[in-house]
Amino acid sequence: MNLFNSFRAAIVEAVESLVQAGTLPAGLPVGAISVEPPRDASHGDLATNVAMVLGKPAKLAPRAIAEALKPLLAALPDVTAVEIAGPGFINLRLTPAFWQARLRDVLAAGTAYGDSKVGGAAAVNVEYVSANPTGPMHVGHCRGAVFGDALSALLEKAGYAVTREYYVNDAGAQVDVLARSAHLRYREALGESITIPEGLYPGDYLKPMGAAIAKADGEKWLKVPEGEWLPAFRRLAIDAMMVLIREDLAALGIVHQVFSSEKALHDGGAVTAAVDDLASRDLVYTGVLEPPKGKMPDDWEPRPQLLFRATQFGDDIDRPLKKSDGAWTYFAADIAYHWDKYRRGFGRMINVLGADHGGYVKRLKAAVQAVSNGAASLDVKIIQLVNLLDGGQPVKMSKRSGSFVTLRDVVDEVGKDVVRFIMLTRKNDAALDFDFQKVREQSKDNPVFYVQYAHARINSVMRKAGAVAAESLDGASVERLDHPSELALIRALASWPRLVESAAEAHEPHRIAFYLYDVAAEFHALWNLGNDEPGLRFVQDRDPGLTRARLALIRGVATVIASGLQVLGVTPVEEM
RNA sequence: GAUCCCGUAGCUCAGCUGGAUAGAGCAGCCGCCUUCUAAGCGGCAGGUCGCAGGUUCAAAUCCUGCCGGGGUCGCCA
Repeated sequence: MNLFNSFRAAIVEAVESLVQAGTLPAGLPVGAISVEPPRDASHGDLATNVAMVLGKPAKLAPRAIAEALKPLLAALPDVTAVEIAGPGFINLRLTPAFWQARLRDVLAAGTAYGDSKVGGAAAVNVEYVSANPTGPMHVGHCRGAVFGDALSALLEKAGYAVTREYYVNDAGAQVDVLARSAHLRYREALGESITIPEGLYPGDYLKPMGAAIAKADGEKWLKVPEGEWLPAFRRLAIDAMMVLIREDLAALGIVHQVFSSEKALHDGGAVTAAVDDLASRDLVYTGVLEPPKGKMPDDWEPRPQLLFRATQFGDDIDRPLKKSDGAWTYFAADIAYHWDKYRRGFGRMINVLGADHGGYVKRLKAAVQAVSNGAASLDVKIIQLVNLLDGGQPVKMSKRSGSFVTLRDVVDEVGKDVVRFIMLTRKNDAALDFDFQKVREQSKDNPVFYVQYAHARINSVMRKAGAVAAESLDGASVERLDHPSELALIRALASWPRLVESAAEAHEPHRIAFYLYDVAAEFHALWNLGNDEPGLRFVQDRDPGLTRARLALIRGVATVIASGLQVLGVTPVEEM
């Protein structure tokens, strides 16, 4: 439990004892009581809204409640002062010893500091990337990949049992396009000169695949009709693409535990089973849809078709399950996919999707509601676009010619750590600028380097301190860390567990990047105090005890930074 | 037309699921290297939180309606 929640529990207890004493009426709602760090540090260490929240239900003035609580809160361990402020805030001040003890917590836990049990080991499925296996990954996929991976790590840190999953769209027309494109490259590898017709994939990445098949199978697929080679090329091409994609992901440090196949859902009867299941609960019917609004498709004609009652679950229209040729729609397979996830034991699902899937969210949520009878939850995180820039100028990409900026290009250019960190410096639903020039810069403009620099600087001090740092810091006299800036830094470290919990609950890994930046800034500030006042430098040659205490402090900073970077999947650097 | 996202300092963005006097970084101005890494730090200046209502003890935050910018709309995947 984070320290704010511990105090919250103590405050709720105090309220209950006032109820016992008859000062407050029984049956008060305590759910809205919060304990937070005050925005303004001069207000103290903790602030609670308890008196204001209870004012109305208790039919008492907030300040009167606050006055009644004051002696009880003042008697709590570690509390040095209780102040009532503004409309009824209660501000608590804590002893330096309390904060110094938190530093010991950090050192004792190491990078496990911040690990939480709020998740209760609940199973969460995070589906991310799920790029169509028709080519290498490009930068557009990158942000979602990093986001999903960091979110997974964050949820794990918060105590959830996370499964990282990739949904492979290996069914449908695009796979035929891929297979035909691959066959063309195969013919090319056997000496034919080819032209790539409109509608097939022109990218060079298919050349090695064609060559490999030519080498393995010779002219086996050259003279037979398409009906014979197509199934084989479908499988070969998908497999090869998935190898490529896994390599791309590995370059970013991303490994999925589960790859689910759309085709397998069809072949294994899951689609039929899922739709039957819905039909048995009257969630499927045959009806006629209104024509789509906006731009009217040329070939629209109203006709009866199999529909899912998505409107019962908040969607705008009911959604088709079968195409005119009798095949299942993509959405039907998606229903089956989530039906399958639920049956695999996932009561919590998170889908990380690209910006172009915004219109898909309602029907997905409807599907999850339907297949789980309302028991499962789905959160869909839409990842907005990344604008690739170089010195403020847009980087040109042409998807048609097959020459787009690949994920691998970017990782090779600036490195995995930079890509990952930058991708998390904006919340997922806002667009993000990725400027190569800025990202290569080693300055404060570049948040990655700023945070890394703090970590490296700490290591530099440790090296400088030599023998003192070599000894264990466990027994350091942390009570000597009594400067306001030192205590402020400890407070920042001590808020890490709370941040982990709130970021995990909100599914917002970007908060970690911002937090680390703040911690780094606070450390750099303390460092510079030592420039003006030599007595505040970490290493004090004439006072090994004080040196050890301060080294303990900055080791704590390095530990929390490392702990946060670990969640983001970024390697802390020791030296710069 | 429907739907989703965005609108906060000149620029790029945070704002801890409703709290107190709205915060950073760039850019501008003024300072700090005989120093544990100046790859850094301190200070000044900069705001009708798009607009208008509503809910609340309390709204940048929640609700409604507008105004701007962007995405999406299909029997595609």
